[in-house]
Amino acid sequence: MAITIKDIARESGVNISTVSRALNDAYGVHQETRGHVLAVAARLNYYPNRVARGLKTRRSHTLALIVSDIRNPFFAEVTRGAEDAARAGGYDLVLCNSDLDPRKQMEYVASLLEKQVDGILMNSVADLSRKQQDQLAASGVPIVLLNRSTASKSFSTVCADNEAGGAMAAQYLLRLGHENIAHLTGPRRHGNLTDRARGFLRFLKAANAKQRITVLHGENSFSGGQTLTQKLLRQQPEISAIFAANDLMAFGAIRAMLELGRRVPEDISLIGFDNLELASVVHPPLTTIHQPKYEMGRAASEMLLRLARNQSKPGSQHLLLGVELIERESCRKRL
Amino acid sequence: MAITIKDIARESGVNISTVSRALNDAYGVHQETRGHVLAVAARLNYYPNRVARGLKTRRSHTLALIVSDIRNPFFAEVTRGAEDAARAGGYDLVLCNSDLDPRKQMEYVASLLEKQVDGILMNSVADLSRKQQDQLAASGVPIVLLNRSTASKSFSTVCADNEAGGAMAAQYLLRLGHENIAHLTGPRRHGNLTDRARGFLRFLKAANAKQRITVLHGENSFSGGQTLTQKLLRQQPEISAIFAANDLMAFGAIRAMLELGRRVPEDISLIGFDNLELASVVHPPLTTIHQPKYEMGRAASEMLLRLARNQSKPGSQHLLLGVELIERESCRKRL
DNA sequence: CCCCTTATTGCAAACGATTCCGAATCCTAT
DNA sequence: ATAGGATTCGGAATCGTTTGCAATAAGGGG
Repeated sequence: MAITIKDIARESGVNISTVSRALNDAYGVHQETRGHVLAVAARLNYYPNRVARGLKTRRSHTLALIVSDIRNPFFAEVTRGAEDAARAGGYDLVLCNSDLDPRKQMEYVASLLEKQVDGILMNSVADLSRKQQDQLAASGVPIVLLNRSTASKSFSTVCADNEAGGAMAAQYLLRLGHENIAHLTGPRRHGNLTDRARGFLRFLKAANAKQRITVLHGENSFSGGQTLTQKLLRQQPEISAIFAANDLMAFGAIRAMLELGRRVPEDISLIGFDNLELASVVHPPLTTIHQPKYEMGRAASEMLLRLARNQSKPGSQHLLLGVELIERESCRKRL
Repeated sequence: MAITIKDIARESGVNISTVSRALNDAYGVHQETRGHVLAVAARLNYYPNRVARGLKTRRSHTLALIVSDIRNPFFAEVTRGAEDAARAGGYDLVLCNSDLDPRKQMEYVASLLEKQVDGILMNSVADLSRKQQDQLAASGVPIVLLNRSTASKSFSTVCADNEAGGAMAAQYLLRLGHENIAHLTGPRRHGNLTDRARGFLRFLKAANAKQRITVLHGENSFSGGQTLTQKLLRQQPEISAIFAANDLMAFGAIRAMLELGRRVPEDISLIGFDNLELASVVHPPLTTIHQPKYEMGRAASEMLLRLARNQSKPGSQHLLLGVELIERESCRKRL
């Protein structure tokens, strides 16, 4: 049986309320008795029961993070940032893997609400029905959406500036003199990838040059990048630069080009998006747009903490994080 | 203010104890009143407060997992397995990143104990002093060590059969006719890597062939594998096969050989350990020993759940999971 | 028709903390 | 010395559940 403040009270000859005050060093307890209580607590090897405390104070000091799958290195990075920030604020982080399944996601949320979590971080949420969204908003827990740009009225968000990143990629490729450029991207409904494409194409159009631009949609994965590249090079062997909507697709593109005997960057320049850790170890090291993944997690946690502590004005907040071009060896000046 | 059983009791005209029994469908409540209570609960959109429940029942229904860093894909995989199993058993999983720092680790444990977690999963624990170990064991929470073979009396463990895996690698390389073999491994104190080396060398010795064997110790990382390989090929250019103690080191070895103009597998065969997801996308696809990472996480969670529920006989349990040779394209018969 | 068993319910005490409120004590200024 | 304010402390309620025990109602056998 664990030691409680009642034991400390008995042992040190004061009331439990005094013990509580001493332990929390609240106002209204004499220095001397405080010292005595603390000493007794230490001697008895006391540690507080936070669930009892939570019942009374109505704060569990835990946050939750829902990702689709922690095995995705992108989410792992974000998660680490979120955990670090939560921990620094004295909060625990419970991890949930939703597999993008809306039903699973709502089950998680329900379970988390019962556990009285103080806030929920949701990365790559599955599409929720209007009703589910209202239900979430009505539940009262603060929620921040990660990696969602669509500014919602009821939820706060933190997201990387995908559009600016797309523009950066365009600018870079243009600067290298490329004119026959392809963009490999994912399904049309994918918000972030759409933003990247928009920034990319918009910049190209604004530059008003006479490039030929091809956009291919497919799976946003390694094998998706691989198949799209095969298709692309069959249709347009003369392509000179490729912008892949994320690094995984870029890796698939490298593989496809390797198999087709096209060299990167000698024959074709390639630029990715995300800057996964692998991007620097793959061959050739991949030039890419860096997303501040760790920082996104951290910023989201910090925002959620402020919300949970009622330290920020009510209403939803939105944070857009800058991205950055990482120049490595997969791009080259067009001859 | 959330709905409580008190509200339900008032609304349905029965005592809160009856409500509680109805909700938990415990023995001793009439079908009719149970139905009525449930209906009222549903109408009021009631959900139970698990922290109050936990205070009374002394179970929080949460498990914790301490890893050194979730960004390591190996841990991500294990974590996913652990979370799935915990969730299936009705438990939450709180994630902790210890960075292998013993102090941080103990802080986590202390915090988790205060939160009344029902059990702790520790992956790759930092070395703890005797005193810390005793303290942990004395705390009363069930603990299972992941990826630790050293059978401890006070802690349960689940681990892959590293020694058998090492032997498999040896057998495979021997079968391919290699006689000049190197083993790249990590620091000597690393238990799992040592087990792999032992299995490897023991099998080689037992086969009683006249191979030349070189063992090199270094960092167990990408760059560690890279530097060790450079060193190795400078000293012994005639080497024909390499066993890297893990896939990351193998990736480093590939890079080094690429830079030195040695081809894999034409000039040198290479086999890794772990079977990371990347192993199949790297070039050439890496032959390696598969560790059941997801299953390790799952098995550990399940073991911990049994422990937490007092469903298993007291005392520590130990589980050794089998490994498996995954043949891809980085090894070849010696000419 | 009564007694005994069984099913159903209510009462109240926990679980381990926080916190409001009032009582007791102390200090200081008049 | 005394009033009066500030400190310091104890008492007790409370957070939302679970659960042992007593009470009541119902049913059944003799």
